[in-house]
Amino acid sequence: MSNRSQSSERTRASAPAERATIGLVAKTAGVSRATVSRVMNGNPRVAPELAQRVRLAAEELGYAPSPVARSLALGRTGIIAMLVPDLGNPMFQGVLHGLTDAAAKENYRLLVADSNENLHEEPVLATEARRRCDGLVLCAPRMPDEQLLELTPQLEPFVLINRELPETSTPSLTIDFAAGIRDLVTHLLSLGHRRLAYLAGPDTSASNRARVRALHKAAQDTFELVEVACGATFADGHAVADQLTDLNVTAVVAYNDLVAFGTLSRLHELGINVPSQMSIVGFDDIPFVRYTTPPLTTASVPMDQLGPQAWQRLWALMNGEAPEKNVRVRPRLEVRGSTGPAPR
Amino acid sequence: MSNRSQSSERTRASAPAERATIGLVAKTAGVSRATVSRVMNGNPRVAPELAQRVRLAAEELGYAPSPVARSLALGRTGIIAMLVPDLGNPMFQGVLHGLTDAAAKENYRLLVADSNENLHEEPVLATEARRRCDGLVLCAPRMPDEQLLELTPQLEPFVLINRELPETSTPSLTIDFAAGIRDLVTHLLSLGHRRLAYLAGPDTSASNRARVRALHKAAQDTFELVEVACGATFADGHAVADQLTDLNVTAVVAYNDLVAFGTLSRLHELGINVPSQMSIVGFDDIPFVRYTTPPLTTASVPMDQLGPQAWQRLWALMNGEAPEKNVRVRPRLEVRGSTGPAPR
DNA sequence: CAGAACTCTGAGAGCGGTTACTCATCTTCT
DNA sequence: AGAAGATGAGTAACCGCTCTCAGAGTTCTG
Repeated sequence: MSNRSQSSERTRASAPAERATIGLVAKTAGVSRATVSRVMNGNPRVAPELAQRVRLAAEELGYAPSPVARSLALGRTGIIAMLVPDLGNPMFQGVLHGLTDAAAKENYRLLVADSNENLHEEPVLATEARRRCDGLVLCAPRMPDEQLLELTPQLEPFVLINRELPETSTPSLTIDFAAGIRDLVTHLLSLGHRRLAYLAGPDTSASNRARVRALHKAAQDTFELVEVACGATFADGHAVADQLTDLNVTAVVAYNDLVAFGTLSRLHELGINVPSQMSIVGFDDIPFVRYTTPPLTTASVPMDQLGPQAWQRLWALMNGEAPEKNVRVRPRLEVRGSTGPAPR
Repeated sequence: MSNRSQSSERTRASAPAERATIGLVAKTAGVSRATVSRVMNGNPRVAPELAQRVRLAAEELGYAPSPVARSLALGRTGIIAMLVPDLGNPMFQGVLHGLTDAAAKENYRLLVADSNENLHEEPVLATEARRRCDGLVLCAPRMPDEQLLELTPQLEPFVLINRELPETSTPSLTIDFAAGIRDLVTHLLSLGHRRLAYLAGPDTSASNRARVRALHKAAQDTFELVEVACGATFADGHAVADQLTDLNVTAVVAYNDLVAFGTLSRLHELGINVPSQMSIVGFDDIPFVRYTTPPLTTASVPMDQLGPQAWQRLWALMNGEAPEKNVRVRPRLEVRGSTGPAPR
């Protein structure tokens, strides 16, 4: 009653077809709701003749069970969600894709929520998304540990991507940034570079900190390191390139591929040849950097592994099993055309 | 009862915290469930002292209302969904972003479903997504008209992006591909090009057909047109470029920016200079094509307008009002470095 | 042929909320 | 002081579906 009035008011002009409910189908077919439910769920212990009648009625009324009601009754939704900080970053597409496919095999669907890098909204968004489904894959590299820790009970079961949460058993899939950086640096050193610039990402970002740490460690009297504040986007990389000319460096390590690409573009505009005058490396190996001019040398993160891995763990959690242990994927050095011997 | 057994079985080992329900909060606070509900919804007609007690109990139990139950009772979810064929295409990011923001103003959240170009799954995915929320923004350029028409009753209220559906009143936001193509062609003609190749997109795609039509119409004894089957991705564009050398064309119109970018890359590898030996244009103006080498001349689609427009219409539909009339946004010619005078 | 063992189907109790109604209790006005 | 009006909280129905349980009808057994 309560809702009837509201819903009919709400749908005064729209909602051409008041949706059929299980009750209506039952009445139409002359059976009980239980039977309709059984038929709709493929329960085989229904007399074929009855089942047929129900199917007919359902068809005729255009009936389809309400997922919301179903979720409430079942206590599960058949959905998992993934929260990403920025859909614009192609990095996530690989994960999303893998996750969608892996989940699909178990008849789960994936919904994506994008926090648009809105730090403030992230906790709310995560909690809300989580409660509407059965599990969450969370990628929130900027959220402070304490906050995440506090949220943990509301988010479970969930899996972290790209960060770890100390003191908890939350499964997490991380990337070995340090190893990636080491490989890149080793590569550059072997080409004779001795003074490098690092185009730093957002300093709230855990992954940026990891890179910085690895760089400083590698630098240790092997080479000189100049850190330049930059950001995480094309535009950031593009804008920062002008500063590079004064730094007297021969190679640039960018926070990620997006930045590297922006920088590459600007260097080209400035008439600085890559790689003969300046080498540049990115990180991630997002899909199109193999097509840049020149193609970008980068640390290739096997994104396609992350999706299935995340699903496997989430699935375990949702079934009350112990998830496999955390993995830290190791990027593979992908040498392309943007790096070359240091100019004399 | 029914579920209790199932749910406790399911969560045997996980689910550390059985979620508090409204009933538990009510008992703890010594009030009725109705009162708890009122407090949680900020109903002011509750005695402050009682309200406080309820809030305390809720806090203590870590209670948060179940969105699923709430949705069922209210008959609305506070969510809209958008279905995209391929999240990997940056085209959609603009729409998504605008939609998220517009919806947020009315306290609605956006969830994204990605069909991964899986034509087969699309109808199911769309229907399912739709039924879990209050409205849908659908971008399914490849779905046949008949199928979409058939789905219409189940999807309402919804808004179409990038296509129209004849014979219905479904609001749709489209892009004037013909105008975009005309502008691009005019630009190329003014540079002296007389023999163009078109790198065709998927031929199931409505937008590809629109482009082809516009091209043929423009061609009319003004220039020669060679149509080459290609696709919609970087890789497609990259792969097709080798064929171009034999075609004796001086300019290339790509299905979209992704293809153009792939082609550009391959041409560079082949040592064919753009634009002095070959001009190339894309379509969409996705974020990074201004950073390619050379930057891509393209038809810039104002994606940021689509999100808010879509929301406005969806909102109207959801409230039983008549949505504003359809709009067809007109791309703006964005001349950059990838086009130049036709070589002699 | 009675009773056991099955099969089907329907009744009804949830799932976790919301809200129309009802009923005290407290004001306020005549 | 007594009646009408407010106000605040509780009761119970309902959202649409699932599932246990029990009863009716069948088929087997001995």
